[in-house]
Amino acid sequence: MALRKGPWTVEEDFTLINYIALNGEGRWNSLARCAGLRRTGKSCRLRWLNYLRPDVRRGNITLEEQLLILELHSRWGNRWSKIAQHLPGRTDNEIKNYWRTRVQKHAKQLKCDVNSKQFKDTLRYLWMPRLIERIQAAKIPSNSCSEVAQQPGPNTNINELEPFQLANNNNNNNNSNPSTSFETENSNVAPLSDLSDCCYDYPGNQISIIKPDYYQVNHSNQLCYEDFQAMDQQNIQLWMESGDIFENLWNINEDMWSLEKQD
DNA sequence: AAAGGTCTCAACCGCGTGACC
DNA sequence: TGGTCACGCGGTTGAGACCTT
Repeated sequence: MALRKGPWTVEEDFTLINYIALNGEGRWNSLARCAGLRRTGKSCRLRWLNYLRPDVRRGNITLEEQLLILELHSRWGNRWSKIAQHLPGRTDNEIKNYWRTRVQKHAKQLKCDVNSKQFKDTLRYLWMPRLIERIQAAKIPSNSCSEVAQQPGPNTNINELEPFQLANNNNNNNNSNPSTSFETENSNVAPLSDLSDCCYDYPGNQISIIKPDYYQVNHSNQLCYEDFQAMDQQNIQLWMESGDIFENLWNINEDMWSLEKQD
């Protein structure tokens, strides 16, 4: 009997779910045989872990998750499964895809290598503080979200830009119409960093940078999240204590631009 | 409306590791 | 000790959705 490849059908999914519900997971090769699936054990395992498992969290990666991914990747590099262990319900595949499609894309747009110090600095000093700022903003009641989003900065629409866009924006300072010069986020990219989405994801202002709901219920991740929390609060403290956050972002942006010009 | 380009993400592949015989 | 098997990980691919012209 020839093995099947390619996308799974609803019937195959149903068979796999039922079989695992009755017999549990593991021993994937024999599971595939016994369940009557014309798939390799490997394929069954992947389908189950990345898609069918009931605790798989689907949908947009939240701001907190983005921040955590950036932080953990800076520590561990491409250790996707290790990183995934600290994001409940997210799979290594999903995180890997996020990194490749979003983060590496931004590196490409900034014309620097994703492993270069320049790009790592951009992440640490532009992107991550920017995410923290947005997470903080999202903590404000949803009816004042729009006010926060429109808070004036050095650039009138600075709060609508991704960090990499700030760099690009500055890149185009000589452009007679800067407001239209920088690249915009591709609209088919999930609006992960959109402020309004934060409000949507955490209705009633329940969002918390310290302990989002799904971290509170997952005790196995407590240690990790405490690490993150410590990092996070330090960062927030640093940025909040040292003056206007927009001013800081702007200054760093200029530094990054100088670095880029030196290269 | 259609053609071509770009992006996303599910799935595959190859390899390393550990358990067992 | 070497062979085999199962499993898990990270890298890569390709179909289809989406966007642009």
